[in-house]
Amino acid sequence: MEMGTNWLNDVEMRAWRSMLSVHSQLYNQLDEELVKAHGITFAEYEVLVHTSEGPGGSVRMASLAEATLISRSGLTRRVQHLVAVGLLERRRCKEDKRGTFAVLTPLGCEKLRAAAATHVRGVREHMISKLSRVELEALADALEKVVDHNSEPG
Amino acid sequence: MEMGTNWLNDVEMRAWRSMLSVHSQLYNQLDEELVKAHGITFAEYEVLVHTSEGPGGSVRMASLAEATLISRSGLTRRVQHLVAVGLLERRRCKEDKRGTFAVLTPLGCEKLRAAAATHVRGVREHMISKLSRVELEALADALEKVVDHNSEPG
DNA sequence: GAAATTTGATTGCTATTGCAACTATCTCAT
DNA sequence: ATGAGATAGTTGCAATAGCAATCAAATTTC
Repeated sequence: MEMGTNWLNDVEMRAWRSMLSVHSQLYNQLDEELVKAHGITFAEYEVLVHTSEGPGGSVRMASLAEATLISRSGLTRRVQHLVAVGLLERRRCKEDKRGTFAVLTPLGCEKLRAAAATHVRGVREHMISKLSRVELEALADALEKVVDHNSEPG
Repeated sequence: MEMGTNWLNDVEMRAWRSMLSVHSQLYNQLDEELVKAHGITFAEYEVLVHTSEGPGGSVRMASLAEATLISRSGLTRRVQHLVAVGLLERRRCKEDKRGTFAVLTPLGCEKLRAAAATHVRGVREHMISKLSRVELEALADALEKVVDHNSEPG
């Protein structure tokens, strides 16, 4: 259908639409692989990863929400579930009694270790391996530039 | 926390994580702009776009689901909503009586035209404008390569 | 050409998400 | 100190998503 609209040009369109496609493909694929192999979703895996990156395998909820790119309420419930299945613990913060830490349990640590192998293999297989070193660096640089610009205030 | 795990190396990590970040940032930003300016979500906008690209502004449901990267059941309900607000119509397919077309209404056409301006401006502002011509082409090429590899059967 | 299989699409159900509202605690200006 | 406002986190609620089951129509098989 002809719209006479101000569409994106070819390069712009290819960049934007392929971003949506890559994200969708990889997210679904990696999620499926994790669920099949380890019984956790990609979303849950992300929580474990970012928790493990904090000191002592613990992170404040707000920080974790930001790292995992979801809302605070969404994170509350994801953590609730991970606590229920024994992969995380919650710990009150002593310096700020409003605060809560998510803490990796030994079981969570085990699970993360195992899942990371699957995840890393998936990322390499479905994305990294399709690109040359140069292409990968160009991709990382371009994407990071966009992230940085949009992260700054204003 | 030290995990001794087979993590991604620096470039791999930067490429992969920044992809997640860019997608999240842009999706949320563009969605918010469309909702504010035109009262439709980005997901709904995508349906209108891909519908308009079919002959006579009409597309079969299955094809539309694939283009908009969601499940068929998800699409059924999105289209239901867009029909309810008058932006789409449903039309039975005569050659295959199982089939259904989503068809853009005149109102939907208007809405798309208006929303496209907002959307295109957003994509340019939040992504395209942060990159040089060369960077943008490298980004598009790399992402498309990944998409193509993962789209092929096998 | 009837039966079996496949395909197109929708529906029931459940899970996940975010927004807005809420509680609790902290900070700061006066 | 105290009261106003900011911040951390959780909860109610409604919207949206996908899977599995279902129904209808087309296609294949024998």
